Amino acid sequence: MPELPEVEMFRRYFDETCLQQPIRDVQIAHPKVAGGQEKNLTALAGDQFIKSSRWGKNIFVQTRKGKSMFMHFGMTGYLEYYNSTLEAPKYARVVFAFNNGFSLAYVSKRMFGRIGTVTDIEHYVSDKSLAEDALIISREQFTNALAGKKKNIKTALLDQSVAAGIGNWIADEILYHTRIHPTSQIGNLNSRQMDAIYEKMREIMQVAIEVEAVREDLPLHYITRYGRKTSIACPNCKNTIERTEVGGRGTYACGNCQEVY
DNA sequence: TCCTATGTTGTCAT
DNA sequence: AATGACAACATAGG
Repeated sequence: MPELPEVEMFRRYFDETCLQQPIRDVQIAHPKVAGGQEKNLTALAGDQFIKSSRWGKNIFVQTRKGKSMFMHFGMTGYLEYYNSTLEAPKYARVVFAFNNGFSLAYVSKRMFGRIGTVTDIEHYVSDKSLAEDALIISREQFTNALAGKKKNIKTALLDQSVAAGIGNWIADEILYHTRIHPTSQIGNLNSRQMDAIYEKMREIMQVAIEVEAVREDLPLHYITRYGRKTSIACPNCKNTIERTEVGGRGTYACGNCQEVY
């Protein structure tokens, strides 16, 4: 599910609920999401989360004892803070119980997400070949990473080593607003178009965060706003938004407004 | 029943 | 070294 804006919401939610709370207990309901790190997670009992950060779709949390936890959410992950006397939410895979009587569930329905600890964030980031976060990366870093690639622009935008945090919906949204068809080859785009992609990427991320990543609250001219279950009209020309497959991902674009380069 | 899904990773072939 | 096609992961909803 989550792309950068939604993960940023998870991070803020985590900060509001879990920081500074002594951890009483850590339960692993399903070891799969811990990727062999069950002991590292249960060892967080007695510690406290003190500071969080985000890099692309990943959240990192420092603890008082100097540990670092990471969380990635896959397609169906989120966090839920709840009263410990209540039942854990469905698909809760790891549960942190705090001394204050509340618990945080790391929920992952399809178990594509991963949670664990890292010795240092830099190592994790280089291990995953993550580029700078999409809201931090400079125009030069971004366009340099794109330039020279021989793929279509949509596939490249989804590549986390180009900019960390762009997901399937935002890639489509960026290309929709720059009027570039997702199948366009990078080599056919000029520098003005590359700059436009960079600016739109930042703008869309910021707007999505402003509306707290609530899809229906996006501006009327955003195609992501309308979801993907029914046929939608292009907010610009009213033609039907086409659905195709690009790089193995469902892709939405306006064949009239977006040109193939 | 069949298809799809806001993600990532590994394999195999080019 | 890059790129692409595709499967795998696990579950629900249309």
